[in-house]
Amino acid sequence: MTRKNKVKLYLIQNMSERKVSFRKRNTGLMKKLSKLSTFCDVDACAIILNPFNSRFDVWPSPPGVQSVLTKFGHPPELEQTKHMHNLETFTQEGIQKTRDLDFKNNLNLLNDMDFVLSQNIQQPYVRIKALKDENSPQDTPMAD
Amino acid sequence: MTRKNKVKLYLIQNMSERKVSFRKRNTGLMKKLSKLSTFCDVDACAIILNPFNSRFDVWPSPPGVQSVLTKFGHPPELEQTKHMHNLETFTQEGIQKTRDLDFKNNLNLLNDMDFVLSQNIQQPYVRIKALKDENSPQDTPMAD
DNA sequence: CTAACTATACTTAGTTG
DNA sequence: GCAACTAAGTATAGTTA
Repeated sequence: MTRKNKVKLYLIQNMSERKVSFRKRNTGLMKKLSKLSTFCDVDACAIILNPFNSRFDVWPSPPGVQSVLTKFGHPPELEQTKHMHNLETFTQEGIQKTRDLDFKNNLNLLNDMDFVLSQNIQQPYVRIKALKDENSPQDTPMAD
Repeated sequence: MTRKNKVKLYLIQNMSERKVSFRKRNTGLMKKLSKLSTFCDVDACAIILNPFNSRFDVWPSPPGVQSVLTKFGHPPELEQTKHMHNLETFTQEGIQKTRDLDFKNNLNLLNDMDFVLSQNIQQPYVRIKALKDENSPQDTPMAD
């Protein structure tokens, strides 16, 4: 029982296993972040794109992420730059991996958003809008 | 030798100890992210504000962070809200449950904020060096 | 599929140089 | 102060229900 040998540092081939592993590791990561933050008084955030449901898992919370990102970006009293790409551009260029298909479908729901495709564009003005925090939704099943 | 009892979930009072703990935990966190990413093909990023040198430690790299942030989304043209919410306000036990907001929610939650990500932010990033492998090179073990 | 379990691998607090 | 060490504590692969 339990693990037989060290796991090699490769992508877990089996999808179901990978999914389970993701859930466990993702949870573990959040805990680690939590502790780091508490023990050492650290401001931090993490954004994880769940490949199984194409959603973002964030730590500590959306407003918390936003707070760190603000500090990270040190921004803008700057003029808004308009070299944002539109959705179509994004969805076309953004396809790199199979799972992006799901992601793209999600994006398609968001009609009035602009995105910058960072992979191809080094010009990185990124703007983020924020909203009020609600009570966080309960964990949703990761199932596809 | 070694630890006497469980560490309480509090801020480490002693500054030197805290610093050491930060270094260790920060390193550990980066490794966890790395593994999560590799094992499960996950797109992710983390931004850690090092309280001891006021720099940002990022994973996987500044462009990598930028890439994820871009996907994370940012509705254009909104004024930045000057006062972000205090991290502590949101950092409670509900943290874990904050995960799994859907993409749309994430975008909406980021409605008030602007930030700029530019290349000159890249200087203060600390690269976490890979840890030594004690096993055979073929294995690329970094096992878990 | 999810949850619980548990042996093992990994992480890290405390120690030492 | 940092790096190496080591055992206590934690995370998780594989198993079971």
